[in-house]
Amino acid sequence: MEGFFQNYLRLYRSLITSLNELMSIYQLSYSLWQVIFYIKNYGPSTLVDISNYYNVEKPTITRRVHRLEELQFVVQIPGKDRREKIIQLTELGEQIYKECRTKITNLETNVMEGLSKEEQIITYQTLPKIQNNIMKREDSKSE
Amino acid sequence: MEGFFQNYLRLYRSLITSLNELMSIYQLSYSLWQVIFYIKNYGPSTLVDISNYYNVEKPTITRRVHRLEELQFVVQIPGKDRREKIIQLTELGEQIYKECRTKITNLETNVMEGLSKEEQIITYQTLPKIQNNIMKREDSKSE
DNA sequence: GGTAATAGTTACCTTAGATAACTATATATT
DNA sequence: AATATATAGTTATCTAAGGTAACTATTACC
Repeated sequence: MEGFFQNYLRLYRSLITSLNELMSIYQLSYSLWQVIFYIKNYGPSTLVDISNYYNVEKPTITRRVHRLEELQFVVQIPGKDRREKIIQLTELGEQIYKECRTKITNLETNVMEGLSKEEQIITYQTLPKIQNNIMKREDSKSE
Repeated sequence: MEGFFQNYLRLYRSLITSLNELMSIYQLSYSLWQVIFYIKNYGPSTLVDISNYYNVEKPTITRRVHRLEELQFVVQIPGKDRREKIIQLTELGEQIYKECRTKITNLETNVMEGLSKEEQIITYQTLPKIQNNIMKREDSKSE
């Protein structure tokens, strides 16, 4: 699959630009959206959960969460393990999620135009598999 | 295809990290590699060509090219249009391309493990189609 | 009960990219 | 031909996003 990474990376800027534009009215960027998305889909979580999921360092997520707190889209409540803080969506956060979700799903649909259902599904399923393979490689390296 | 962008974006950090690590011995990063890759595959080109291809602003490419000149992987020669500078690979650049190409192709193969040939090909072909759709949207907006 | 590990934070640094304003050349308009 | 407009590329300055290292507080492990 020579050239796959190129095809993947070439898309990046275009996509980020479109997404950021779409969400700018909510003062969100794709990076903040990732946090909201994670919490919505995996339930209230810790910073470390999110950091692992996206393969991003902890301080990066700290910053994203603080920004989301300022915007009042999330709150942090102490976990039973007193080191942990559980991040969860506020009412406002839920609402913003729904609004953004609709817009993003629209964009996703537009962007898939001209692709067969099969192509869409396979691509959708393939990306996480690739992700897993990369994660496995990284794990095996640090052992 | 709700959630497609998430699947796409989640991969990003893992992939960039792996690629940068792989190329660090050549003092390259994925962003410099993109320029080398473009020139190798589309022939000697201008800054604007590259900038359009990756949907990135001109000054960003100016910097990448200057860095590659320092590393002596590319040279710029005046075009017949005297505004243009044609960027092309040096001997050293060609050599580095080959070495990196091998390593990256290896990584690409590893990362595709467990995926059928069909899944690989479809995903490979789908990404540029999505890219086209996004570009079309952006064009139609600015009209 | 003392040592390891884990969750989260802070301060500081790097990378990558954007915008605006500019120069120099080329193209189009009249 | 003279002027206006467009294009290629650069420079300076700013912002977004993320990383590293060092730290605190708490928990888990022997």
